[in-house]
Order: sequence, then C-alpha cells, then structure tokens
Amino acid sequence: MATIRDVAKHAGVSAATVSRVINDTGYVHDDTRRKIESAIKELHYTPNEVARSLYKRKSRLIGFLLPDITNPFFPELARGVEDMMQENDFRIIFGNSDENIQKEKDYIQTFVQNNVVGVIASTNHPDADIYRKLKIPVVFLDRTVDNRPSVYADGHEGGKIAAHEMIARGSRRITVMQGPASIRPAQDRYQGAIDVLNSHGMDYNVIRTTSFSFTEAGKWAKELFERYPDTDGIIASNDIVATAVLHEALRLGKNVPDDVQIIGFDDIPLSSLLTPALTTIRQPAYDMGRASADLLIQLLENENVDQKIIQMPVTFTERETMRKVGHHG
Amino acid sequence: MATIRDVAKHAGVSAATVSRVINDTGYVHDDTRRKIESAIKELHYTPNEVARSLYKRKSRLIGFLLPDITNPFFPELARGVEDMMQENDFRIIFGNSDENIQKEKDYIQTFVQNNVVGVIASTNHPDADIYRKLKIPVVFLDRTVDNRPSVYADGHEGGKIAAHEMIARGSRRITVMQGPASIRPAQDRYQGAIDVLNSHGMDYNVIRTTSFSFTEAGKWAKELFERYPDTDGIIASNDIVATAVLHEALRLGKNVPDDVQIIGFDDIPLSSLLTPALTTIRQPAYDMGRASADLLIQLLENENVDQKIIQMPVTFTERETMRKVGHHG
DNA sequence: TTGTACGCGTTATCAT
DNA sequence: ATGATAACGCGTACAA
Repeated sequence: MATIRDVAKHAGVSAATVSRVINDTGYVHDDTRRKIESAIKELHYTPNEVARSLYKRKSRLIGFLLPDITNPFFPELARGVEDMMQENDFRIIFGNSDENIQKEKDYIQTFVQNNVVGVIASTNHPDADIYRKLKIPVVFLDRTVDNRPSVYADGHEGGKIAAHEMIARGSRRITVMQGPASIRPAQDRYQGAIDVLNSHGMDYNVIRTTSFSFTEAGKWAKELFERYPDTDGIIASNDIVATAVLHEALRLGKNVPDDVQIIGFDDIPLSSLLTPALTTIRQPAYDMGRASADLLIQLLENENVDQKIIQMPVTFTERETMRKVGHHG
Repeated sequence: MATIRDVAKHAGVSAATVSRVINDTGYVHDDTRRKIESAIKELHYTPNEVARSLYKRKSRLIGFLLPDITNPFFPELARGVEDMMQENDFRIIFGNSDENIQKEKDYIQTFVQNNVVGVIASTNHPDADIYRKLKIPVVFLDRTVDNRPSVYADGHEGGKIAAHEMIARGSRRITVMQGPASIRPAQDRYQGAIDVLNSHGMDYNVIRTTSFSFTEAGKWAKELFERYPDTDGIIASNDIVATAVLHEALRLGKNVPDDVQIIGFDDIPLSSLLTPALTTIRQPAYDMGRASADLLIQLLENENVDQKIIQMPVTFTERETMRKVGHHG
C-alpha cells in the first residue's frame, strides 16, 4: 500500500501538500495539484483510515448492535441503517447481542476501542451504564428510554388497532399473546391490545411467551389451542408467532378466518406469501433503520437536532386472516 | 479515554512495561505487574485498537460482504460468521453489495483502508480483479471460483436430489425454475436438476427468473401457472420462490401435493411453518457461516491449510409439499 | 527486569 | 503556496 509520503516523493512535493489536496484544505497551486493527483492515480493511493482515525481520534465507523439478525424483523432494519450509512460514507461494525447484557458490554467496548463515532443499538437495556457513560452519540432503535435519541414504532397504538379490528370483525373470545416480558415493544403492543379489550368490557385470555424464536413459536401455538380450543380471535405478538399459530390452526382443521381470526405484528416479507395471507400491523422497518441512521448522523454533525425521538406510525395491513368488516357470523 | 501512558504514570513505570503486561510479552516483576494491573482497573484502561492497528499494520477486524441481508438465506449465514468471529475476538465490518460490482469495490477498498485482516465475501464475481489483487486472505462463501478458499453447499447434488424425488414421487410434467443467470449456486441447482431429468428422458419445462426478491417471486409464480397450467411438479430455485409458487397454487384451488408437488431450496426458517409445510433441499447455512469464519481464521494464523475448499452436504428435507414415495396416483 | 527511542501514516501548526 | 515538525497511542529493538 502506498503511503502519503510515497505520493509526495512521486510528485516531488511534501506530504503536507498531498494532505492538502486530499482533504481540500488550504491553498495549493493548480500545477502541483495536478501533479499530485496523477501521482495518486499512478500509485493507486488511498488514505489509511487507521492513521487518520488515530490522529483525529474519530473514525468513519459506527457500531451497530442487534439482538439477532436471524429474527426476520431485523434484516430490514439493518438494511435501512446500512444503506443510509453507506450513502454518507460511514461503515458499520456489526454485532448480535442475543439480548445478553454482557455481550452488549463487550461489543460496546470494542466499538469504542475502534474509535467508532456513534452507535445504533436495539437493546432491552437502554438505561444500562454502558450506554449512559458513552461519550459518543447513541441512537436507540426499536426500543427507547427517557428522552434519549430513539427511533421506534408506536407499539401501543398498534396493539390498540389490532384489538379494535378484532372486535369490529366479530371475535368475542379473544386470546392475546403477550410476548417476552423483557422486550419493551412486545409489552407495548400487549398493553395497547388489552387497553382496548378492557375498555370494551371484553373477556379475553392471555398466553405468555418468552421469546420470538422460530423453534419455540410452534410450542406456544400448540399450547394456545390446548388451553383455549374455542378461541375465535388471536392477537399474536409478532408475525413469526402468528405464522406458527396459523399453521397450527390449519393443522387442527380450523377455518381461518371464519373460525378464528389471526393478526400479527411487524409485516415481515413472508407474511404476504402465506395462505391465507397474514393480516398484520405493519412496522416500517426499513424506514426505521434509515431514520435511525439519519438521526445519528445529525447528532454527529452536532446540529441542534430538534427531533431526537422519532415515533413511526404503524399501519393496519388487511389481508386474509381476518374477515371483512360486517361480514362476520 | 486513558492511554497507556496514563497507566504508566499511575503505576510509576514506563509505558513499555505496561505494554509488556498487557500483551504478556517479556519479563516483568510480579510486584510491578500487580501495580500496573490495579492501575489499569482504576483508570478503566483498554488499549486503543486503532493505535495498535496502525503500528502492526493489522487489526482485529474482518470485512464481510453479502448480496442482501434481506434475503432470508443470508441472516443464518451471517450469524454463523459473526458467532465464530466473536468467539475468536474478531469484529466484523459489514456491507450489502446488491450484487453490484461497483459497490463491492467500494466496500473492499474501505475494508482495506481500515486494515481488515481478511474478508469473507458472497459474490458473483469472485474472479474480479479486486479479489485477485487483495493481499489479505479472502474466503468465498456460498460461491466459489478456481481453487480459492471457499465454503459452499453442493448445489448440483441438491438439484439432482430434487429432480430424483420429483420423479420417484410421480410427477411427470415437471417445471424447473432456473433462477438468476448471474448467480452461480442457482445455476448449479438448475443444472443438477435437468441432468437427472434428461438422463431419465423426461420432458420438462423451464421458467427463467431474474432475482430472488420477495416482490417479484409472486410474478413468476403467476407466469408459471399461466404458461404451464397442468404442470404437476415444480422445482423452485429457492424457498422464497417456492413459497410464492405454493401461495399461487393454493390460490388457484390446486391441491398440494396431490395436484402439484413443490420443492424448494435452502430451508429458510419459515419453510416449516407454511401450510402445507415446504419440502425442500436444506443448506446448512449457519454451519456454512461458521465454517467460512473458521477457514479464514486458519488462513490468518498459518498459510498451510490443508482443506481450503469446503463443500457442505445438502439434505432432502421431507415435509408436506411432496407426496410419500409410492403413494402417488 | 525495566526504560528510551523510534516508527506506524496522517493531519495541523507554524514557519518560510 | 509549500515544507518541516510534532502529535495521535501503541509495540518493539536496544540499551541499561
């Protein structure tokens, strides 16, 4: 790899002058500029980001922490973050935390050791010391705390809509799947749903689940129909669980949506390809990713960011696992 | 952030001695070691990786390039890579290439600028100059070329199995979906399938597709049944397409697998949750990711790696979109 | 066993 | 308009 000194020698100038043309700082004669530029090309010189980072005490790297990229909600988020960062010449150091606080700590530490200028984190512990003590901007994605910079969808509203539609389309023995207690968005959805259910004086059942994993989703679906075999409406904690519930319902010979209505949350890409296609509350995952990256960049540029907390709207996405309004038995 | 000199001052020694205890290199008296260790703790000192990287001309970072993390096959792969790297104290700089050679170039360049010690790439252009000229080890994941280090599944064999099972279970008017011409694994599967079909003297139809995206999968599914309404067996290029085909078949009132058998490729997590559950050729994605990371680490540690090309086995995963052997009409 | 001095590649400051 | 030089934080010869 050629260094700035090699270029300087090649062009018959000093390293300082080369630095000036690279960074477009200070004066430099057109002729020398041209000489330097051609030297750069000849030697295929590109600046060593590590040396830059050392001197400036900041890099073009940002840290990005996700619970588990294997959960289909997150790739969309990640893609949004990555695209936006890429467009702004930032690179991403990426890690999965498995919601494990120790892993988070380790990652954050190495992020700092690598001079990242900011981090985007989707964590259950946004109020942990690691984050509070960080001297670089942090944007919390999909989860939030106090009034620290965050981007997340309106889960509470989503839960309300889900319950509302369930009732409007005729379900009367509704089961709500609560989702992991440690995951804030899951609880928001749940709370929104039961708020509406309660305010309508409806009776309902609750199934508690402890993860969003594919492997366990089937288990809860089975449990659900064993405990509440005559439930006629299910508000699932996300699309994975909803998919498992749909699968189990069909396996039991139930007609969806005539016997049971099902609604999910997230709108992951496969939801529309299910049969019947899954009705769900959509989160704009990709846009959330982009928005979080955008917010972080603003924070970096230190503009007085007016909007540090961005709550994205959630939309009822009507497909085939719920009946038409007014068309229920 | 405390520096090594701060620690030295605090412990009343020189920076060199501190460096010795950190890296466990050279002699250091137990007493001074203890003093230094406590100084490190008090100051919460962690070494600056950037300075290290600059001095040693190598980091603990590796570059990881994927076509699109949004394609559900890749998160598993990514998770495998990340887990293995994490266990070995490497961090990952991640990018999506969209199969776009220019984007790949840009990423590889910035990887190099950041002193990554190696890269793992899933690319359609493993023979491109950028990779040939790289002076650090590269492992090609899911795709391969010449005899450069790679980890990939046996797509050709997978295609053969798929065709074989289709025939064994009674399909006679088979349609093969070819998948994007630019994607090597897609062509391997296709080739494997038609090899078997041809050797059995079977007639078959081909549908060409140009991407693996969710949005377009439905389009090809429709096209398929319009052009070949009486096909009774479909070998899809991957599980996404297979899911779309299944969706369309059911929409048209066909019985799967009695009227049409369908087989996918990959075994993405949702495949088993479809109804009927998708029969498919499984690639061990997570293990492939791990294996590629392991291979890269070996390459990093010593040049003489015996097994530079790892072909992983593919397995027929029987579920519900194909009939039982011998039970066909 | 420990310290000194230098270099990794870059940028900013201060001369010229 | 350009160059010399110091500094960013660390690790390694080499000296002591």
